Amino acid sequence: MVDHASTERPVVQQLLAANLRRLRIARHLSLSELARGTAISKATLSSIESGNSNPTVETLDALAGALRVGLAELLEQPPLPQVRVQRAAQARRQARDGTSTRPLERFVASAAGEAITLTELELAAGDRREHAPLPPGTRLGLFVIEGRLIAGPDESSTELSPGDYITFPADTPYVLETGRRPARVLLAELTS
Amino acid sequence: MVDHASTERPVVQQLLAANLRRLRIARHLSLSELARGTAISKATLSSIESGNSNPTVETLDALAGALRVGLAELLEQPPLPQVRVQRAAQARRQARDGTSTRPLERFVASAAGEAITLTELELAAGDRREHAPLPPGTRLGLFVIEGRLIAGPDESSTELSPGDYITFPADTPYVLETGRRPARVLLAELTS
DNA sequence: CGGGAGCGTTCGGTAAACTGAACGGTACGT
DNA sequence: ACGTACCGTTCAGTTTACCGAACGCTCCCG
Repeated sequence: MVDHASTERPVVQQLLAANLRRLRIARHLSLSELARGTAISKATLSSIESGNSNPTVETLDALAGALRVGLAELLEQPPLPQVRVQRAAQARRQARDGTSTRPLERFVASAAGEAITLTELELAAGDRREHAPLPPGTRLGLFVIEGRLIAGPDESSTELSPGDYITFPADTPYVLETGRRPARVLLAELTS
Repeated sequence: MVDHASTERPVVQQLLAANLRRLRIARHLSLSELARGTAISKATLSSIESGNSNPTVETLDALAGALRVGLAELLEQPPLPQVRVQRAAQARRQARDGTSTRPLERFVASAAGEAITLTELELAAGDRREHAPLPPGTRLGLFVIEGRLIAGPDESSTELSPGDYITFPADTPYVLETGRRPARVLLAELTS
């Protein structure tokens, strides 16, 4: 037997539960606040988020409205964040005048309030940090200079070695974790 | 007062009702057949289609599964069918060797079972025909040679004069209607 | 002209979605 | 330490979504 407690809830409810929690957290809303904003009781919301309820269209619609998303965002599998890894071994280096340059990412900063921020981070050994989501549209780029490191969106985090570069959307929770040794990384924050 | 019978049903339910009916009809399913295929009672389906019910996610999911669509197709406003009209007055004609050619539509018939069929139709005067949906992906093109004519998807039908050309998706119900005089049209059926 | 088969709608009864209130747990200011 | 304020969960009661069965209807075949 797998579980004796509940009677095996359908997939769509699990999906809804995960989506709801994710969207709510991303908006810094407590379950109680959301309840107030939607005229849905805390009890119902709690039940839905735990995957133990089978809400009606009306409830779903109220939720989608309060979270400012379409109904599809609540009910369908969110597309996996596009993660692209460029390994150090496969890097194209350009040596010139005694210096070696390596192109990583180019962002065209056109009309609107787009911005690029570069920061060098020194991370202590054995450190794991869950980071809160950044504003929608924000991406992060990480270049590992020294040490090892696990980084990426919560479910898609990847182990990185010196020279590796990873970029991922940072408007969902993400993690930065070091191993036995400290790490130095170059961090690029790309605000759209 | 607006209506004394029922207590003003929410928009999303009306939308669902319309979508469900449209999708069911397009698949040539009776309400009873759909009930059999989904393990949902006729009563419930009837209630939903009339906009008087507030179904649960589980019910919606079963429906979407049986109709082979995503949940979004059930719950969200369907995009208006893309209708493009090229008026006779604005037509680009190519005269050559005494004959005038006018490019209307070019379909690349590549790999799969794509096909193009051209038919000349003679329509009697004062004739209105509701046509059943053709297989999914099928489009129709109509070139009016002589007479006037109202044609297009049910909600987007347009009045056409000689020389006008219209093309629209024909996997939803569409109409062909003539006025006081008979009409000659060139019909192109584009099966994807 | 029956009558049988299909349709979509209407009607009580039951299971369950939703509610409001109470609960235990954590964080913070006095 | 204690009270306060908030969090998310749990529980009994009410509302209602869903079901099965009956209904009226149209169509078609004997």
